Amino acid sequence: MPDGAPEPKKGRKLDQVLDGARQVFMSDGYEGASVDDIARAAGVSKATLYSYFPDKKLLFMQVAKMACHRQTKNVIETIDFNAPATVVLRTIATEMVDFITSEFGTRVFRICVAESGRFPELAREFYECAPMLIRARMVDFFRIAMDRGELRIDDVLLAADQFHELCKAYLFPRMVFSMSDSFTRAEKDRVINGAVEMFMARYGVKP
Amino acid sequence: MPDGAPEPKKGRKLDQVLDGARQVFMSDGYEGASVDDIARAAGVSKATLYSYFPDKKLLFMQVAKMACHRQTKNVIETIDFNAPATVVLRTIATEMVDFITSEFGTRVFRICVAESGRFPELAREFYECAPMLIRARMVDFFRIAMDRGELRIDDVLLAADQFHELCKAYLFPRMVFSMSDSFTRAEKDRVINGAVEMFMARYGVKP
DNA sequence: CCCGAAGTAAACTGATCAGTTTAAGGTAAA
DNA sequence: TTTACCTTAAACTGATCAGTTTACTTCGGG
Repeated sequence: MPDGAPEPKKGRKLDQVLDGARQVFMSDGYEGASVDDIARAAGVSKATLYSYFPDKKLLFMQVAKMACHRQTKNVIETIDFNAPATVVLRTIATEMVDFITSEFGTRVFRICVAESGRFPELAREFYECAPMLIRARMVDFFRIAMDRGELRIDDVLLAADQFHELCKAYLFPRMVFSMSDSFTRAEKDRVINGAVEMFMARYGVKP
Repeated sequence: MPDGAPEPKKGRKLDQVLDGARQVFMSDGYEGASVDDIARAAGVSKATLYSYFPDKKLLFMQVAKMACHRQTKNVIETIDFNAPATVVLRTIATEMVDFITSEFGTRVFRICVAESGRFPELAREFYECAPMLIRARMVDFFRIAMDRGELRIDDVLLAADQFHELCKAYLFPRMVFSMSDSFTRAEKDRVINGAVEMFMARYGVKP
C-alpha cells in the first residue's frame, strides 16, 4: 500500500505544534481553542501550523490520539501477577484512582465526552485504548487468580467492569462536575480499600 | 427582599420558548444550538425570545435546571422501604440503569460535562439534584435495613456511591462514548443482578 | 556564498452567530 | 373603539474565528 494513512508530515516544528495544541486543547476544549491561540502557544506562525495539518479537526484528532496512547502505556506495564489477589487489585485500583483524579484524566474525559458527537472515531479510539485495554489485562489476571484458587468468577468481563466502576465511587462525579479538583490520600484510600473489600467479598474464595 | 432571584418573566409564550430551547439544546448542545434555531423550533420570533431571557446563557440554565428537577422527581417517589433489601436494591438499580441508558440521561450528562467549565453552577446544581438526592434516599434505606438486621454497613455514604457506580458497569462508558445507543433487557439485567449480588455479598448479613 | 525550502507576521475573506433595532401587525381589556 | 402592550419578520451590528494569501526573513547544505 502506497500511502493509506494520512500520516502528519515530518518537520522541525512538528513537536512544537503538537505541544502547543495539546496545552490549548486541554485547557479550552475543542471549540474553545482558537487556532491563533494554538499557534501562539506553540511559538509558531499560523501558516506553519497549517502546513503541518490541513485543518483544526485533524490536528485535534492527532493530539487526542497521542495523549490516550501515551497514558495507557504506563498504567499497564507495572503489575506483578504473582502477588496475592488483594495486592494486585489494590495496585490496579490505585493506578485507576490516580488517573481518575488527575487533571489530565479529567480533561481528556471531558473533551472526549463533549466531542463524541463531532468525532465518533475519537470516542471509540479512547474507549478501546483506555477502558478496554485495562479490562483485558484484568481479565488475564482473574484467570490466573482463579487457577490459583483465590478467586471464583462466572462473568469475568462483568467483574472487570464492576471493579473499574467501583474505583470511581465518590471521586469521579466530583471531578467531572467540578465539585473538587483534588483529593487527599485518605479520600483516595477510602475508595481504593472499599473497592478491594467489596470485590473480594463477592468473588474471593473463603480461606 | 424585593427581587433577589431573577425569575423569568411570565407571559403567554414562555412555555413555547422553554420547550423549543429544550429540544434544540438537547440535540445540539450549548455551543451547537443557535438562537435562531431555537426561536424557529419554539415558533416564536427572536425578539420575543429575548424579551423573556436576557441572553442565551440564562435561557440554557433555566432549561437545564428544569430538566434536572423534573427528572429526579419520578425516580425517587416510588420505593417501598418495607420490602426486603434485595427487592429495594433491585428497584433502585433498575431505575438508575434505565436513566443511564436513556437518550435523555445521556444528553443531559453530556451537556453538563461539556459545559461544566462555562457553567460551574449548572454542574453543581445537576450534581446536587441527581446523584446527591438519590444517595440521600439510599442512605435512609440503608439505616432502616440495618435496623432490621438485613444489612451491616460502616460507611453508608461510600456504600451508596458504590452501588450507584455498580449500576453503571459496562453500560455507562458505552453510552457516553457513543459505542451503543440502546441495550437489550438481558444486558441491563446482567448489570442489575450483578450490582445487587455484589452489594449483598459485601454488606448483607448472613442468614 | 548562494539558493531553495521552511518559517513568519499581518492582512484578508467569508462565514457564523449573539444580540439589537425598526416598522408593522395583532390582541385584549376598558 | 381606543389604548397599551405583546408579537413579528427582517434587516442590521459587531465580534469571533477558520483558513488563505502575500511579501518578507531565516538558515542549512552544496
